[in-house]
Amino acid sequence: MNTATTPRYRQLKEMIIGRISTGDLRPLDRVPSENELVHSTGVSRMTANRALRELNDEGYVERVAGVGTFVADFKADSHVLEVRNIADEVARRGHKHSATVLYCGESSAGSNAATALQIETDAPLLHVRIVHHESSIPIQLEDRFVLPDFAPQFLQQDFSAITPSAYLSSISPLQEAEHVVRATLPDVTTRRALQMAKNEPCLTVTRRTWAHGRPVSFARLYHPGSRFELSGHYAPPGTASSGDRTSSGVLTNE
Amino acid sequence: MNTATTPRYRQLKEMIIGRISTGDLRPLDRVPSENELVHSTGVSRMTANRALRELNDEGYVERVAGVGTFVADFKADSHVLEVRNIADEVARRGHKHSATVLYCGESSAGSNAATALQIETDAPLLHVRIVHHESSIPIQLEDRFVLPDFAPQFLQQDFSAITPSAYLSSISPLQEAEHVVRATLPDVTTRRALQMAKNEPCLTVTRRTWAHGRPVSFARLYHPGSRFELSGHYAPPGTASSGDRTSSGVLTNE
DNA sequence: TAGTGGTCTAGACCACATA
DNA sequence: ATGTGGTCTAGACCACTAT
Repeated sequence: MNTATTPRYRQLKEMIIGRISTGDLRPLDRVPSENELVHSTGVSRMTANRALRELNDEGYVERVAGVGTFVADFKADSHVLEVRNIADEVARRGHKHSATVLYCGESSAGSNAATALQIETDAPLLHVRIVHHESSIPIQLEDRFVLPDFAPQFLQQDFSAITPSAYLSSISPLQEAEHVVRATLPDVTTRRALQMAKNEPCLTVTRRTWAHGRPVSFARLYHPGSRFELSGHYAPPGTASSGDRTSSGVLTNE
Repeated sequence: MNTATTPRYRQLKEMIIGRISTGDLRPLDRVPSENELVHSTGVSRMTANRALRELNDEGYVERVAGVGTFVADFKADSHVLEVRNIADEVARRGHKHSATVLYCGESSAGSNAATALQIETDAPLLHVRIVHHESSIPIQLEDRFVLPDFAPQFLQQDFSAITPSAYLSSISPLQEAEHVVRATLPDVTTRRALQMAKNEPCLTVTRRTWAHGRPVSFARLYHPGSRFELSGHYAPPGTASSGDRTSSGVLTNE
């Protein structure tokens, strides 16, 4: 009874992912239960169970026995090399995050941004430059470009209260990300913004983020080499050792 | 009929992972089929199927319909932020890898290595220092320590032909890894070994690797900031875009 | 008490590989 | 022809949560 040789549990998964992508189902919304799927689609409960269980394993939904299945909210720390929302990361360490907005306006795409976002050079882009502090110590200069039609309200946000990354996640699920990590020497402007010593290197992360199948944001994140490190931990599922999930974040100190 | 409230499919998975860890099942060896598990353990086929399917999803085994289930060989590019074997990475880019062994002997554990490997300071460790080249250009200085009892034959290897990482993977599955990425200024020795310009920063990766539940190797990998970058790409399962799997590797150039 | 997820069973049909 | 994995069903029992 395959509609198109596509297994039924896959069809169910795609249907639900589709409803999440379009915003029909939003974070924390309730997803149809196994029994509801059984009645509405005619599959057996084991098939509905497999679909929802795999969506859970893949991070799309959260399941709570006795309660129900809900759309996951935090794509945050689940994704690899995905530097967490820096505000959350700082908070997790028990420190206070603050942000200073250096620039917030429109800029025309330079060649790097144009290539990264697959648009023409000189096309208009929303552009912010923000310094993030951890307990008043600068730890990141964020230089971010966003496609205007993806987030028309972007420049109206108060970026001392919500990070650009958090705002972008809130308006649409971000589906894909690409990062490049480099060690560089900062230019004078960057060095001063981060209060770095002369000759101190930067850990630079360049990131592109996709939504609706196209790159929508391009960011350069500069971190003082002496105050910042990126860490990652991998343990195969089922291993019950120290930290048992892949995570990556930002550590300070030293 | 739960032996200990542990679900039966989990017991099956742990049993098979155990046989892989101890070397009873080696890479490319055949794993018991679903029907064999049904007969040998008394579970239903669906339960055996779930155990083997999850082991497949988690990368422990490879399944081929009509043929059988086999222990996976390459933990290589599957693991996140796991910098690939640098020789493979260089080869993948169509370049020639070569390595120069600077040191190969025993050293006593310094405080960093001792802490990382959870042993006493001054305990004996196997120690190598190797410069890796891509088409004769130095791109990595590897400073690696290994527990003697984990790899007694370690120092007898020809590290111009096999990388330490590849050798360690060959003698035991490496189960867990931890990485820290930093931007640093190299000391003079490192700078010269990598033929770096004055004030050129290093992208430094510090890695610990676990096997049999304990850390067995500690490495510092220094890369010239001008010739090296780390990249990562994430796409959720089911997304069919550019590169559809998490991967991370080493890119050179520029 | 009714609904939820978590697990398990004992069958079944299929496409595919090997021999 | 046999064995393999891939999928699916229609039941079942359980622990848990909410009302």
